[in-house]
Amino acid sequence: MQISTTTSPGITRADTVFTDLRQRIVEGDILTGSKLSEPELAKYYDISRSTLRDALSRLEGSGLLQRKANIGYRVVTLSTEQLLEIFRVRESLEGMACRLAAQNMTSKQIEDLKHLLEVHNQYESLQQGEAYIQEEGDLDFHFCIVMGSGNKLLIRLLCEELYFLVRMYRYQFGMASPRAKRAFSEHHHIIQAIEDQDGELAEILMRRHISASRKNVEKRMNTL
Amino acid sequence: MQISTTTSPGITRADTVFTDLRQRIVEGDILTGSKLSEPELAKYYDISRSTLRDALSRLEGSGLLQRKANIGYRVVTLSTEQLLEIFRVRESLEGMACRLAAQNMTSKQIEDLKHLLEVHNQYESLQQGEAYIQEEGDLDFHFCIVMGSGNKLLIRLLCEELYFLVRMYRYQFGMASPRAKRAFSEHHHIIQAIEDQDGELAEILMRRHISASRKNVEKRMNTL
DNA sequence: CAAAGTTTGATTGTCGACAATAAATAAATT
DNA sequence: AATTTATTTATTGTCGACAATCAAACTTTG
Repeated sequence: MQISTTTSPGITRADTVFTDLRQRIVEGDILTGSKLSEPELAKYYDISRSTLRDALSRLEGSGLLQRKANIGYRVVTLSTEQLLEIFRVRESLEGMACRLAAQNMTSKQIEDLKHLLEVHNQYESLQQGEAYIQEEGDLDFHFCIVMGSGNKLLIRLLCEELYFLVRMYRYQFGMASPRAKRAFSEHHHIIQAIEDQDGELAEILMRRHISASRKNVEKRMNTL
Repeated sequence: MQISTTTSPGITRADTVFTDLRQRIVEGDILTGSKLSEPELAKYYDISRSTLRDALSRLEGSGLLQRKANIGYRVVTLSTEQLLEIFRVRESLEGMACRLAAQNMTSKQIEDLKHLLEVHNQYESLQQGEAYIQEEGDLDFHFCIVMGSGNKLLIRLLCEELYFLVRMYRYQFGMASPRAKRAFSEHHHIIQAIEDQDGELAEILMRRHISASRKNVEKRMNTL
């Protein structure tokens, strides 16, 4: 694969490969648990191993790859237990983010969030089966709220690390959940609490929302 | 500076430099906000730029360095607002960790934790002025509890990222706090709750403990 | 035949050099 | 003289090659 040769300002080859690899890993194009061959990948992107390793090390920092000295990089393996760990951490962090969002979000940000929800609702109404878009839209919603919290650390931990892992799990385990309608309703209530600047309620609703998702996952685990 | 030339198994040169640089950054030997010159550092450690960059990219993943394309790495700058952000995130994550610890810690782990607290208490009794050790010991305490939670994600986020940032702040801003005696007492109560397997109380106490530390920081900020 | 040891092959770790970009200095123009 | 433009210098990005380590195939030995 040829990386775009047009010299974009401030965007390095390693940046491009990093983003592309991240997408391929998240979407399951590169399988979980599989080992990455540096010579092979470098040849694929037509770059040197140096710049490839630059991209790989950043993917490790994002939690998508694991590295062992003298052995190499592997895509992180997804255990159900680790997925539940992520949900529990999200419950804690996003509850906090939602409380902060209720205090800090501007009216314009809230309007954008409402608009996002409306678009997702239309999608869901139109094409009933496409839970795919709904699930991706769910993360968009959470993404906006975390951004609205204004807490840079939360933004880094959630938007730049955990959310990619969550998306990875969804692609891996399939994402057709029966929670679409209910999730939409929950999102609506959360926005209302944010608009009312009721941080306490916003936190509770968000925690409950994520907790319900976790239980939904647990239920489906047991049936397997 | 010469890196140890004895070929340790599974430990690469980049590993050694990574650990050493991390310590130098945390302890303020390399100033916050300062730019890192790759040629200079490579010469200092007597290694090539490639292995140095390997170490630097990992430090970026730890949140200690920031990188801009074509410009280079800088040590992260510490604003008081960001420090407070860390405390708020810790309050959330460590509260959760403490609740899990109350459910999961083995009796041996609890004994070790008690022993740790006893040692710290003796240090404090003996040398009154050495708040230095007390503060480092405080993080040891928190470290043990997070490890005892058994949640690998929490361990990664707290023990491998945030705690190094916290230590960095303490070195930077000085760490002589008047909370030594009170903190010891709070630690004692937290252990008791863990031993009683009272997760709910353990979480509340831990959150209160960290919240008090944060307020202590805020108070000292205002006096500056 | 099984298990230990050896050899071969491939992969990662490390290196130094060149190319592309940014920073600093010098020159030129208004 | 101040600002803009050119030129020079230094730093980062990228490359290919060699050394060290690991994995696998083969041989040897009990």
